[in-house]
Order: sequence, then C-alpha cells, then structure tokens
Amino acid sequence: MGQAALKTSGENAAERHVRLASRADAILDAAEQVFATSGFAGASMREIANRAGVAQALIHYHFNNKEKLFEAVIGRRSGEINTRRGELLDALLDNPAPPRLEKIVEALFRPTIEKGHSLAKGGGSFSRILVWFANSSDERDLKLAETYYDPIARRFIDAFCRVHPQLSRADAVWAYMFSIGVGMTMMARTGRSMRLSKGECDDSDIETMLEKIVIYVCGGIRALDAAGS
Amino acid sequence: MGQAALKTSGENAAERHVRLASRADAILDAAEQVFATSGFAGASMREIANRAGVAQALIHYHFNNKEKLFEAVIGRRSGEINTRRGELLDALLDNPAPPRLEKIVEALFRPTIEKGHSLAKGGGSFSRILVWFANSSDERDLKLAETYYDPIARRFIDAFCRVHPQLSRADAVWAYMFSIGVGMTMMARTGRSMRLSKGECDDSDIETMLEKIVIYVCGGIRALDAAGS
DNA sequence: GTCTATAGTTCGATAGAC
DNA sequence: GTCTATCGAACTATAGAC
Repeated sequence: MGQAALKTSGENAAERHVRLASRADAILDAAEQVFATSGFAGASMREIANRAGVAQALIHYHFNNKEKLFEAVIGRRSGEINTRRGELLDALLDNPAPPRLEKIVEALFRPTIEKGHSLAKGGGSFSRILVWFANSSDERDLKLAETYYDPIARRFIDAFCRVHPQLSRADAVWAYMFSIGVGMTMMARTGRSMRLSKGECDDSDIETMLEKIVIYVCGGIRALDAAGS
Repeated sequence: MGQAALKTSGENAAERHVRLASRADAILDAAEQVFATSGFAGASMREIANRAGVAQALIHYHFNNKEKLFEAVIGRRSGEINTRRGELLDALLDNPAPPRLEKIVEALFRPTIEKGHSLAKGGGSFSRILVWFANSSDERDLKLAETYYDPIARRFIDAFCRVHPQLSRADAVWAYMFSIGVGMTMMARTGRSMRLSKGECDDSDIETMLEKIVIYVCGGIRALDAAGS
C-alpha cells in the first residue's frame, strides 16, 4: 500500500521535516549554551557539535559558518521574545485609558526573562547571550541589535512618552537605555547579588527580581520626567 | 668618574626603571585596547604585541600568560578608579550631616567614566572592558570582580543604607546591582542611543549622560525605599 | 542529510641567541 | 630585557564518500 511504499522509499514529508528540524534545533540549542558560556569568540564549533551530538560538518551544512550560526541563535529567540513583547504592549495600548507605567515595564522585561531563562532542552541560557550581545560594540552584534531589537525599542519609547506626556523624546530614549541596563543585571546571573547580600538577593528568583526591577525602573523614569520641566 | 662608570655598565636604577616601565606600560595600553575591542577570548597576543611595538615573547616575559596579562590590565585601572571612589565617598561621609543621595551616586560613577574613557595613551577604552567584565559569568572574571570591586561595592551599599535608613539591606543590594547596570549602558558606547534618538542622545557626551544617570538612579533607589515599608 | 578525514590557518607559549 | 624562530595544539571550513 501507499504507506509501505513511503516507508521503503524512506519517510514522508512530515517525518522528514521532524527529523531535520530536530537536528538543526539540537545544533541551535547546543550553540546557545556554548555561546552563552564562552561568548562568540570563545565558542568553538567542535564543542557545539559535540554537545549537539552531530558531526562538525553538519553545522556548516545547515548554517554555513560560525557567524551565520550565531545569527540564527539570536534570531530564533529574539523572534519569540519580541513577538510576545509586542502582544503585551498592544494589549496595554488598545485601551483608551493610558496604561500604568508598571505594566509597560513589565511587558518590556517579562518575556525576555521568562523565555531567556527557561527555554531550550539544553537548559536555556539565551539571557546570557543577550547580556553579551546588548553591550557589544562589535559590528556584527550592532547590526543584529538594529535588526531584531530597534523596532520594538522604538515602540516602548513611544509608550513611555504616551504615559508621560511631559517626558521629552530624548529623555525617553535615555530612560529606555538605562532600563535595558537594569534588565541586563537580571539576565547575567553572576551570583554577585547573592554574595553581596549574604544570600538574601537571589538572582535566580525571577519573580522577586522582576518585582524589584519594576519598582526601580519606574522610579527612574518618573524622576527623569519630574526633572525635565 | 662615577657617571661614566654607570654609563659603560649600562644605566642606573632610575633609568632602568623608566625604560622597563615604558615597555610594560606600552603592553598594558595595547592589551587594554585589544581586550576592549575583542574581549578576552577574541584578543590575540600577536595583535597586542604588534600594537605595543614589541616582540610577542616580551609579553610572556613580563606577564607570564594571557590570563595574567588580563588581570594586570584590570588591576591597573581598577586600583586608580576605586581609590578615587573611596576618597570621594570618604569626603561625603566625613560630614556629620547625611550626604545627598545624588552626591553618593556621582561618586559611584564619575571616577569610572572619567578614568575609563580618557586614560591611556592608547585612547582609553577600559570602560568597554568593564562592561564585558561586569556581566561575565566566567570564573576568571568573577574572581577578579570579587577582589577588585566587592569591597568598594559594600561601602556604597552601606552609604545607600545610611542615606535611606528605611531601606532594607537586601533592597540596598538590589539598588546597587541595578545601578551598576545603568552605569554599564554609559560605558558601552554602542552608539545605540544616538540611533534611537536620531542624534539627540550622544553617549560620548559624558556630562549630559552622567546628569541623566544620576537623576534616573536616584529615582530608582528612592522608589525602592518608598515601596519597602 | 550526515558522516570521516583533513587542509590550511591562527593561536599561546617556549627555546635560545644577544 | 628583548629579540627571532618555531613548536604543538586548537580552530574554521571544506572535500568527498555514503
């Protein structure tokens, strides 16, 4: 019958896709972990291949070279994260009444922290890549940041201005940049807050940290607004 | 005479020290630039040697290996910066009246930004190393951060508590971590703020940026204080 | 699509002359 | 203290069989 025919010929299109996707995804997962641990320059294609359980040449077949692989790693999660951010922002702005600043700030950070920390079979270390990435002055990273993060950044800056009509555009941009910096301390998870607080401040406790960050960031933005006029 | 004798034998101790210092310093300056541009893993001893105008082997003679060289680069500027930070903080706390929070925050950031950006014959790119360094989870960097930055960090956290007696110790640590994150956006100089603001927010304009940061950070800290009780 | 084998480069570090 | 020369390891990427 048809099924048997397909079986002897190998596999059908769906099965084929699943298998292919699983290999490529395994590579992306492994790459995510290794880039997170060692940065772009420090990561090696050998280690990525080993961790993914594939031959090194397969990475080149799927992703061409190291740089393109990195772009794929960035693109995969950035797409998920920024789509979710946009949805949350849409929901807040659809309302005729201006939303609370706290809600906007939470929409800015929650998708990043949640997807950045816990996705991927590998263990989810995309957030560390983002830290590396957000502060890089490397041409490759700047280009990627512009492509994947500037559009949503402008939307959040607009949202700051909408909630704080007195806030100048320039101050809104400063506010955005500084807030991203705050978020990075959440993503890095160096364990430093634990050390400095003798165990009181746990940077792996997402909910507590997010709560503190929202308070701090909103306070900072409001202070810029208050000082502006 | 004595001088002639010294000359034939080579040089006196002072001359010798100057020459040695200039070679070693040239290596440190070059290393600072290359590490700033490429990170630890991405930097090569060859490029550092070329930029310093010395043989590659001389780096190993003075600094043993790449890791020790990096430590020397970190240690040199961190010493200068944190000594200055401590002095400013001492001056503020010597006063019987509690200092203004703004003054403390400025003491936290000004030495870093000023020495980080403009020191070194090479062009002063230590601040970019700090960005890299502050968010690293690499064991080497964590150890260095603990040695060079935790002591002064505790002093600033104490100062936050002194100015805001209602602030819990844990919230003071959060406040410190977040504020360092804000400072990192100042150090990175990716040019992103320029792009997002169409030229209005120049991240190489130190004084304007410092002013905005102080406002934002103080607002954040005060918000944590207000929310705490 | 996936593998093995390897070409070709670059790296950190050392040996040894001066 | 500083150099030249080089070793041995690790890297990215490709060639070619299956």
